[in-house]
Amino acid sequence: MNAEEFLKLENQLCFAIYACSREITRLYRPILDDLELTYPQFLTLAVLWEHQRLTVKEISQHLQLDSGTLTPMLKRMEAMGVLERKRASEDERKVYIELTNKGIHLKKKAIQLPEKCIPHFGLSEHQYKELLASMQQLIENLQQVTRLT
Amino acid sequence: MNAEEFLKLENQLCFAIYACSREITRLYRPILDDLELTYPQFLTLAVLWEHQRLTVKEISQHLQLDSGTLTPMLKRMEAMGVLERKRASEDERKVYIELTNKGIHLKKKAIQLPEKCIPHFGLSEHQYKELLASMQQLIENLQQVTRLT
DNA sequence: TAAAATTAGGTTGTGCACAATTTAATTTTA
DNA sequence: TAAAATTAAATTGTGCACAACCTAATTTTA
Repeated sequence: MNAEEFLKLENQLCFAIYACSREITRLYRPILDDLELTYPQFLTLAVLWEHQRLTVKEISQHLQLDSGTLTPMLKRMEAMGVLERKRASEDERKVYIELTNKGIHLKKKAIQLPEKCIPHFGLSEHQYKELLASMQQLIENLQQVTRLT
Repeated sequence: MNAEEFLKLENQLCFAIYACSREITRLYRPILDDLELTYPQFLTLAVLWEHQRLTVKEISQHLQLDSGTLTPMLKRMEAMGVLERKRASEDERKVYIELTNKGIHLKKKAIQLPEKCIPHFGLSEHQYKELLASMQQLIENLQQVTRLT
């Protein structure tokens, strides 16, 4: 396949990934609406369900989002009462993010998200894991290029 | 894998796809900057390089973007001089989008995008096609759920 | 240890992405 | 054929996503 062919939409892996990402979000939306969360907010909670307390920087590393995206989103989530932002006393530059009880308990409801949605992917568990591994490998390959300091 | 496991970020195919999409855009950005295009603008041109003249609705179907996204973007692209918006005379509701010479000629430069970037994916042509097919199949499966009128 | 460099988070501005609504044109149907 | 329904595009408003820049705290190093 030559470069000209790669310009066609149907041959662009990048477009398929971009379109797929939005399509999954569309599938998730009714349940996210029920949780009163956006998808990036859900991801933020997912990180915090695993790690309890993280700095903004650490969340930024997990989600690959910068402070320009995170700061306003975390403020909105604080206003919603799902988490708290606490300036670290040992290093005044850092801000710790901690879940409130409301944020912790959202996990129970959030379990519906994978439960109800993943079956619609139409993939066997094996196919799911294969595809997940391929995507993670691709991310790693890309980061080697984009993250060269 | 149970629903609880699926909530972990590392097991979420959706997160991998979302992160990968942004990572590829990051890889493309230096070349897109050179073309003075954003990624969605590049996609719009890619559709028009294949189809010459399309209505907003048709572009919307190719890219799965609604008029709320397309209308302002197409206006910006018109202001940049890469395309023209023409109200159809046979049906005044429709707006045709046509490339200008500038828009047509951008294709030559744009060939660098796949040429320079796809090698960084670190995939063989076979792997590229496999992954592309998997993503397209997944999109189709998802659309059967999200597009039920 | 004072100046320089680095780091963490915040701010500002632009451009999607999408829901909800509006407007005007066209098609359907009673 | 007039009213109702549908369609195409535009508009409004919210929330990311990210570049560029700023501020203050901490670390490095001369």
